Amino acid sequence: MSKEKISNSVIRRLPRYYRFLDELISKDILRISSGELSKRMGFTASQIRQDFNCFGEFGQQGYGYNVQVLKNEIGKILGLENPHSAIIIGVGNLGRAVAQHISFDSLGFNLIGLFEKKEALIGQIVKNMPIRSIDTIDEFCRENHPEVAVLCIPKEYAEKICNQLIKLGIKGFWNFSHYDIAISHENIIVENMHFGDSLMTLSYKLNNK
Amino acid sequence: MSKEKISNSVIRRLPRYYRFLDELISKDILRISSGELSKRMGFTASQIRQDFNCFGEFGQQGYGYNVQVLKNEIGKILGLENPHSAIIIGVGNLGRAVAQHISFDSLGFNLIGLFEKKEALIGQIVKNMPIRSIDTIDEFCRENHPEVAVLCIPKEYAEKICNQLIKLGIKGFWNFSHYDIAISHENIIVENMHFGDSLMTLSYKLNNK
DNA sequence: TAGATTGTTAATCGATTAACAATC
DNA sequence: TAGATTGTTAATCGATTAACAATC
Repeated sequence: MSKEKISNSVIRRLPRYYRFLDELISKDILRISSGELSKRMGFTASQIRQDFNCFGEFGQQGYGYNVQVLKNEIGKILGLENPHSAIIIGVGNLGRAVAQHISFDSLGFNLIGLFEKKEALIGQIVKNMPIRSIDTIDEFCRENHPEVAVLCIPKEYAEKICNQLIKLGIKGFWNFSHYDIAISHENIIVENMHFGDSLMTLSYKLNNK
Repeated sequence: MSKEKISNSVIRRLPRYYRFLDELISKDILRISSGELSKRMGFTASQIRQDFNCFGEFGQQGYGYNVQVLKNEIGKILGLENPHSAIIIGVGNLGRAVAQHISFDSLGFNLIGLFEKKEALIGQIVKNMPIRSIDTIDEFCRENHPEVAVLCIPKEYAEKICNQLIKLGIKGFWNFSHYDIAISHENIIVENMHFGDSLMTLSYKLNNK
């Protein structure tokens, strides 16, 4: 968008920079060089400079980078200050933990609804919001136009709900289910959180140090 | 290990193959070609064959791959059948959801303990196990030698606990905290589940379709 | 056998690293 | 000014894709 197509590898590093710069700020560090960042973050200085220069010139020769400025710039690149509205589908253990544990606000999102199938949970208050019946999702979407759905439901329900949500105008998914959305829907944006994949990877690494 | 050093990109794809093959089995599909896998999974056929051939020759010319055999082989590569013992540190919303939601057994792990600081939670039963006081961790580790710790605690506690656990013989971390373990400890294996990073990435993608 | 599909080598593409002139 | 460090180009490295002979 900004200039050329930004590679996926770069994009994946942006949140780490952002997080790290935030830490530096809390330690009252005002400036940092790519060399110092390299030492502390484990990327090469070259790579760090390349990454930043995809988006503009944020540094100053002989000085380095102003931490606050750099953090703000990366925040802007990530789009954190124009938040997207999100709803959670499935408020079991996982959905509830996500709702309560994640600070959507500071990560570029605005959590506006919780939906659940199980009767017993409907009406409960989580994060100052009532858990709504999944049966009311059509109406809710038509009124509130959420952009993103956080999928915290088992795989067997995921496909159907996905299709329904896409018809209702959902543009992106934060996918905790084991259903692979991306393959069936080209234009929809999906970010997967596959716990199982991560755990299997850990298993592999433990066996092959 | 097997032959050469396997690249990280390959390793990351292994769980997806494993998961997908498992689905095929549940659909009673007995054989599949790399071409067909390609269509369904979105990798190229070439890449799929390259990936498998890092570990051996699992296919048969003119036939393709036997789904069950292939799944078993990948399971073996991932090390799923010699499970590693794991403990969860922090049984708040997130730790509890992980304990209840993840089937450690089928992913190469054996969950043997839950630890928590907050008095009120200690003694509660989750997944047929009592939540133990974090103060008893030394004793527990000396007796049971867990290999892996699942870190479900806030960043501010993570560093201290990490160092303690490493001294107690923990070899790997499944890290849900925002503390970056890898940098400070060279020989320890870390698999990160950074929710925030993932969500920021989603934000970026939504803004830059 | 003929057709299909693998295993594997070679070609291409992209990402990372190195180097250095520009400049604060 | 001298030293430091960026921005950027060129070199290297690695991963993906294409091609095809081997073979079931």
